[in-house]
Amino acid sequence: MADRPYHHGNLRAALLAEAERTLREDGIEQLSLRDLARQAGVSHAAPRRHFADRQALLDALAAAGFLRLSDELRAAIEDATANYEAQLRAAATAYIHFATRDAALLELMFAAKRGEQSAAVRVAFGHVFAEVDGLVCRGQQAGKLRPGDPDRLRLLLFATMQGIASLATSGAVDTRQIDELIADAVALITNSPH
Amino acid sequence: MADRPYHHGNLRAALLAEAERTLREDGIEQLSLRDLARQAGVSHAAPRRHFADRQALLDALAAAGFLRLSDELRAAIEDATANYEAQLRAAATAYIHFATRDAALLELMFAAKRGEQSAAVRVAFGHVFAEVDGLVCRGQQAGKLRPGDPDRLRLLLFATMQGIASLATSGAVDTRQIDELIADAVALITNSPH
DNA sequence: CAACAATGTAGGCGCCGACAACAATGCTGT
DNA sequence: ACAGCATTGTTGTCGGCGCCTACATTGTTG
Repeated sequence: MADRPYHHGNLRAALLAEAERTLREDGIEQLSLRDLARQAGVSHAAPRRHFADRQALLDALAAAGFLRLSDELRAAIEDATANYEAQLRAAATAYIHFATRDAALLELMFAAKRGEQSAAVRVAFGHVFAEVDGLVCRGQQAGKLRPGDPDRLRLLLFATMQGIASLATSGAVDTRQIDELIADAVALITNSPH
Repeated sequence: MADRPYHHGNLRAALLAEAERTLREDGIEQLSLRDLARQAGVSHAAPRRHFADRQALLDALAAAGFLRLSDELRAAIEDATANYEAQLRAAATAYIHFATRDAALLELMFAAKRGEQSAAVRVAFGHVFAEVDGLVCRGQQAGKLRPGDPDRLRLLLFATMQGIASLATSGAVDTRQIDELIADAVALITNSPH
């Protein structure tokens, strides 16, 4: 048997990584602190040193998820250089890709944002917010989006992305329809009445 | 002590009603079969005669939720007689109202639709689908919605409503902003000047 | 190097979902 | 009327979980 040292050395990160995998593969209902402890080879109470309770672990997962989502959004936007509409489509595609790959995590992220959110979740969400906000503001400045209150436009864009993600996740639509949906939504938002 | 009869008489309905209340007031994590049994004044194993497992109860809640949602949508559409855009706004408002009042239930409903959905859930969802489908088709026939594949338009409408609901639920926006969002979304979809 | 902080272990409590064995009640055919 | 059966309760049990306390080991710092 592997003669483990008394101290794991990186238990917190190991728990988070394993939790994210379990969340993706088996869903949130299969996620238990005791099981994570077993898989990390520590006792059932060890996780408590790093997460006050189960919700604290979920909050940490949500915060990490928002950070990763903002990274993927930024990368997608930077890679799409053709034109503004392509950027918008790339961002939406990246969002939906995240949502379909980590459906349970996304659900958790928005659940964590509901009420009494931890500071880490709030900060991490701010990064995602900034990406979408920048996208909308650049679109308005370039004249690709209709002018008006950027707050309202940003909310509308956010809602549309989130809605498409929800439909994709619920299995109501297949992959091809998702791409159509994204294209339709982007066309609708950019083709404003002149 | 209340000398209860051996048979409750309407346990299944009582459990569902109490479950819906608990879901609304305390969230899904507080929902336990044993607690429902206690509140109904029966033994901890009695619910098992009506729901094979916890998931079966959740499925039944989801099915009932879809039925109620379709009723509320139909009522809202029927009451809005001014014009088509008013109908659309009324339907969206009814949807968001349902979502904010029963956030946990709506989440549950879409979770239940994910994978291996029970027959009851599928049928109940069909009623909601029919309402939205009728709304879109009538809009196209009246020339209020742009022509094209009604499937795609319906999906777009559904996604937008679901997205707004998600934002409303997550507490990211307040009530006034929600109304603005609905108005913006409806205006965008009907392509009407504002 | 002694005190202390950080991190892990062992055990226990109450709750939960699921299951099995048994009991009371309602229903149906004769 | 009533015997037999299906329905719907009850009690008891099992393993798992989150959370808590007391204790053990290790790293750090004055």
